[in-house]
Amino acid sequence: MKARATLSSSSPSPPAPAKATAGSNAERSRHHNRKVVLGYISANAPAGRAEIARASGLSTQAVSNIIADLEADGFLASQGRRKGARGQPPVQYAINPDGAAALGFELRPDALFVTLVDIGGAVRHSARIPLAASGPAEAAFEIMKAANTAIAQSGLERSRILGAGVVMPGPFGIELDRGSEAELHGWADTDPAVFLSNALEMPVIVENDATAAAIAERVRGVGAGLDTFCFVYFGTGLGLGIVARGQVMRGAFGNAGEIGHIVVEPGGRPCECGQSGCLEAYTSRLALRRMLAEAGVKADSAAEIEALHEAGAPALTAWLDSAAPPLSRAIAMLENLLDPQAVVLGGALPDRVLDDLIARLDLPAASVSNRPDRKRPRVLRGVSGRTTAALGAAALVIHDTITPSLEPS
Amino acid sequence: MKARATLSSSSPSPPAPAKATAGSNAERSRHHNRKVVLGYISANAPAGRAEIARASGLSTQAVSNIIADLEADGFLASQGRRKGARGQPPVQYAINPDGAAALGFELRPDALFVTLVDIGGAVRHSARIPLAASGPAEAAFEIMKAANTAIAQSGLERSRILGAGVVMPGPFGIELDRGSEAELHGWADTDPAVFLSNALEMPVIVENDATAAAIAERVRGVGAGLDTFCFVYFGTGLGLGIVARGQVMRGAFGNAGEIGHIVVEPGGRPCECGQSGCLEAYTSRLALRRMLAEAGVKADSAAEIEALHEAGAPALTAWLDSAAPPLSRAIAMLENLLDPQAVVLGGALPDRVLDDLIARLDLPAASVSNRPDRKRPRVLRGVSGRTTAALGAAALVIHDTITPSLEPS
DNA sequence: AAAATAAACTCAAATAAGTTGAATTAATGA
DNA sequence: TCATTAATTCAACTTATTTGAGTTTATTTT
Repeated sequence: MKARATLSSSSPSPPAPAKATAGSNAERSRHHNRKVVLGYISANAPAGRAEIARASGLSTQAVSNIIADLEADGFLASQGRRKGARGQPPVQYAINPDGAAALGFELRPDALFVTLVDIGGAVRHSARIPLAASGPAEAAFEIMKAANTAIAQSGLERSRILGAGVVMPGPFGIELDRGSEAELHGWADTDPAVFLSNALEMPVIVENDATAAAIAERVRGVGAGLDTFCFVYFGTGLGLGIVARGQVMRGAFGNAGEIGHIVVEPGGRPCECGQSGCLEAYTSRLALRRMLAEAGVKADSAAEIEALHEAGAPALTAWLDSAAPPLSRAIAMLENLLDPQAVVLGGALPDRVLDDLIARLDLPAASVSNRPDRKRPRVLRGVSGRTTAALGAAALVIHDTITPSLEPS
Repeated sequence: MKARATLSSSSPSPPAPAKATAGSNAERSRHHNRKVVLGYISANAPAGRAEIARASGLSTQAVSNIIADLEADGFLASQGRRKGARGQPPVQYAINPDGAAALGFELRPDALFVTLVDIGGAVRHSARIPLAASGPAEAAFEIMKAANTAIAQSGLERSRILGAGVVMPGPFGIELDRGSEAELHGWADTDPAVFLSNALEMPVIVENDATAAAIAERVRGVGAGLDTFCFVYFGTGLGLGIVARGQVMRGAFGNAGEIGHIVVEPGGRPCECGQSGCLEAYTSRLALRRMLAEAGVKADSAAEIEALHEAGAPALTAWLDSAAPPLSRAIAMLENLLDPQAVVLGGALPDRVLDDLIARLDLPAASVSNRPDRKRPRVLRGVSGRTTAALGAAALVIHDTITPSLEPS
């Protein structure tokens, strides 16, 4: 669901143009190699030219040229020479956080979240803007205003903004009528990426919350060292972001990751989607809210939930107990199907509640994921908190400029 | 789990070499572009130079050079000019089936299956060789003998063999002790890809049965037009091959696709793996065999099962009825998680039994996969039959030479 | 029937990257 | 101090694609 909005009007020839994978040439190789170098330094800073050359298979000369380029563009900063070993000490380079940044937006019916994240992964600006209306015109107006504020406050030049990521409620391209209460109205006939790209005059990537959250963790969180992992996102419902070999998995129609409506308890609790025993009916904020309401407790905001947890409220504990087993099954399933390095939990639940939920998980010992050489836990908690989605939106843009695609060409 | 066996002995430097994505240069661009052109023609034959240039973004001149190359190498054959339109009629090209081929092996404890598939997707040779022993030495000997026979019978020159794919029981790198009855002994300390590559003196790819089957369908079956799909493979247990954007998904440790042991019926039938309600306990040949045995029927071979099905044996019908609901849930889950274009069923069950099983599936209407614009059924039956795995092994090699990786570089 | 148009294709020179191999620089260790 | 090791740079080279002009072959229009 990404779009580098360019309004190319290809001739409408009838015999379906049948796109192929793009061919490569010197210029595209250049882009790729710059990403390779940036990505390596991002993951292994500080690093010297020779080291990068060895890791990438490029000649030291090529790396040298690329680094000179990237340094001139402000993406890299020299860190001096590392001494101690034999031979000429390598000049070490690291990402220059002031070199570039990206905007991230989370658009909801009632509010707009804005973030500005630099290529070092640091959050330079973050704000919440209440919205009266969330149609394309109003949203675009607020987004443009928020972008200007964010850029001004960050002290960065506008030319240093790589682009914007936008998270908005999906799924797109298909009507599911799953009683979605968080829908955006007025966007039916608008391609958000193209529309917002024209408004902001910069590249725009539109993505769902769970995937954005996953990338947020990868760029600046527990996912830093992870190449292949899943992010289970507690939003209104439950979402899943899948990253495999550093690439986002979107599925054939951009709707991959609908983990909320997989059946974990056949014949179990009825779900709004018409099925019974959906994971979302047990393990989601909706389910939590329902259980609290049944117990006569009213709590919706994260702060209220955190307070309940602090106080050891029985209704919350009961929810944790009922949410953990279905989630355990779902995670075991993810491990079996996707063989990830880890599964990350995060989103709009307080960290401590998530930690508590993770502690209650019971994952099968006989699993492809229970490797003897594991270094990190099978399940991790995300560290970006409630702004994960907006952060992730920005992170997506950064990820895009830093992460090369799989193979060379 | 693929390995272009090259015995490079990198210096064992302590500070972990930290591999990066490979950089690109002119030569790698060349490889990539040849794959792009081959892949396009393979999917859209016959095609002309200009058409390929438009689809790939390459200049017509570049395409022209590449096609000249590929034709000289024997990979392409001209199909004459297509008339009827305005302008100079384009010279059409198609894959030349005699240009190259790949060997495929399925190694089991008791037998070795061999196939030779050409780049057109046609099976040129196929055989089953009983094995007395399946250790590395014995297997390598039989594989080399079988390779020679296959190549000789195909009438192709040895230089036209691109490589070999090998399917052997996994999972690798981890001991699961799931009561696997189909294990291979003596391979614990051997890297099969390197070992067999040295023996055969050609590149060798080792893969699991389900993934191989998926690629078989993609290269020469119902998966022809599919880029993102899943293959549920009935082997001894139950396997899953995942293809996303034309790339095989192997997971972080090469063990993705363990669909047999996801829990579809919590608290249900006990499984050898220690869990209860695993999909494999219901929907697999093991489960079928068990149900037949309980009914006093003994049938193991595909022919026997087909006969039972033909006769409408109650025990078989009972199995179908018990296998379909768990499988439906599993497929719905795959659809929700991976949003594939289709899910393909295949492997070591007779086609008619698979068709019958598919007919009994009950998939939720409210699904991201139930798109209004669907052209093909959500679930398809594979067409490669019982030799799928060995075919797929060969297909993997062909897929590798024909399918470029995602983005240019 | 001739001219105009359209499209595919080829030729030759230009270009833009990465590669190669020799030379240079700057540290450690004997 | 001198040999060794390793990073880096310089300048010439290589490779594959692009560019732009020109050619071929068909259809459509006049």
